[in-house]
Amino acid sequence: MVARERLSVRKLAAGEAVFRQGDRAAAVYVVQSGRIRLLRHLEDGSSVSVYVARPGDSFAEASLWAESYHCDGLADVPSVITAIPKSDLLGVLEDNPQAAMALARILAAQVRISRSSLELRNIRSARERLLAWIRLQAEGAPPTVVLDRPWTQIAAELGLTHEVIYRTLAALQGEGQITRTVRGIALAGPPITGQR
Amino acid sequence: MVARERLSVRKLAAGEAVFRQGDRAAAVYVVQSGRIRLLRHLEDGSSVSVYVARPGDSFAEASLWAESYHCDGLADVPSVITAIPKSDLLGVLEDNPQAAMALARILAAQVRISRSSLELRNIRSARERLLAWIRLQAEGAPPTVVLDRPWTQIAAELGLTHEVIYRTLAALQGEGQITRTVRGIALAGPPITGQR
DNA sequence: CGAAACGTTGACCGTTTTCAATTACAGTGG
DNA sequence: CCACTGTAATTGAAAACGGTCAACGTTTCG
Repeated sequence: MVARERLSVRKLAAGEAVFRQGDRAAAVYVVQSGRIRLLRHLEDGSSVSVYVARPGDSFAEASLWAESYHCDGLADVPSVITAIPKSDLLGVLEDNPQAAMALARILAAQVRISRSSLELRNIRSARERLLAWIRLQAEGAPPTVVLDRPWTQIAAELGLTHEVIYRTLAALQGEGQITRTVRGIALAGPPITGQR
Repeated sequence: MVARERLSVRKLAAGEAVFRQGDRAAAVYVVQSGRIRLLRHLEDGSSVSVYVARPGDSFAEASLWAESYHCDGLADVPSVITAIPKSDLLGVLEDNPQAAMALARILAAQVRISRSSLELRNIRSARERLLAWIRLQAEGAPPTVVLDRPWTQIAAELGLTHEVIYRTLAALQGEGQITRTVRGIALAGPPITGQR
């Protein structure tokens, strides 16, 4: 592992930059709190948001292999991040095949997660999308989801407005598809019929 | 490296499958020529295009740690690919940190691609979404996109119907935001003014 | 040469977004 | 312990936008 004392913590005000497109790539970051937006600038002056890192997300991993950052990293809101110096991380990876493999594995998992979010987004109907999300999150019998953050946030992740979420939730409950509890929901839908 | 004789080459006709969702994961692939599209199927019969591998790109790396493929691999056009047996590759990665690093690098790139698709999907408006996509793809001055596949396919990747794409394209052109050429588009509009 | 797939455009319909208003809370400082 | 403030949860009504269906010209490719 990278020694604890090599990590540094940075606090950013809303609108402050972690780094700018073109800066020498020096570290990989992890968001502790707040929100960091990666922005790519075009020759004509316009810009596109390329990724939004939320608490727990890492960002600028690609800088490990790049000379300089290829986008801006801006704090949308007041944020706290941890910086892992690039050279330290590279050092560990180079003489520890286990570590490199572990990293590859983590990245592969991220690819899968990210792709499955994409899959969810491809479901047009709000109703089906929400249902699919619940099914993905649900665990146990009966399948239950424990909510650890406000619906309002989940709505955004699903690419829907919170209003639709509430409405849909109400509808699903009305149909008896789900049951809502204090901080969770349980699937009550028709079990998958017999064998074959 | 994996011994040359362990690699096998496969030629695929347009539309042919490299593997199907659920098949036992046996190899990682590299595209020599053509184009391979990874497609994930949903229960309702619809599907999402999850990644497009072009010459030089590898695909199905995640299968290294998975029992079976979680999506279809289809040749869009006649293609030639090399298959690297999973076990051989794992062997190399375990005692060659360089190789493991290289893999991590590739995966990091894929994470970036996937995240950026997700970011695109977060844009509600068809108009803004398409514009953002164009900006992402565009290169040079003036920023230009060269199309290598039908709009109909791009539409699906953007999560829009082709009709909307055509309409929006027409609208954007009418406003002078873009200029359409034979197999490409150029950004011509005034840049979006402010930051944030 | 003919069948598919692609490109394009119009009209209409339905779902989601938007805007708005209200209630329920959780945290905060007096 | 209680107003005070901001976020979350809800629900309604109307507008907007994208989906769907349809029809037709064009290009591609076997």
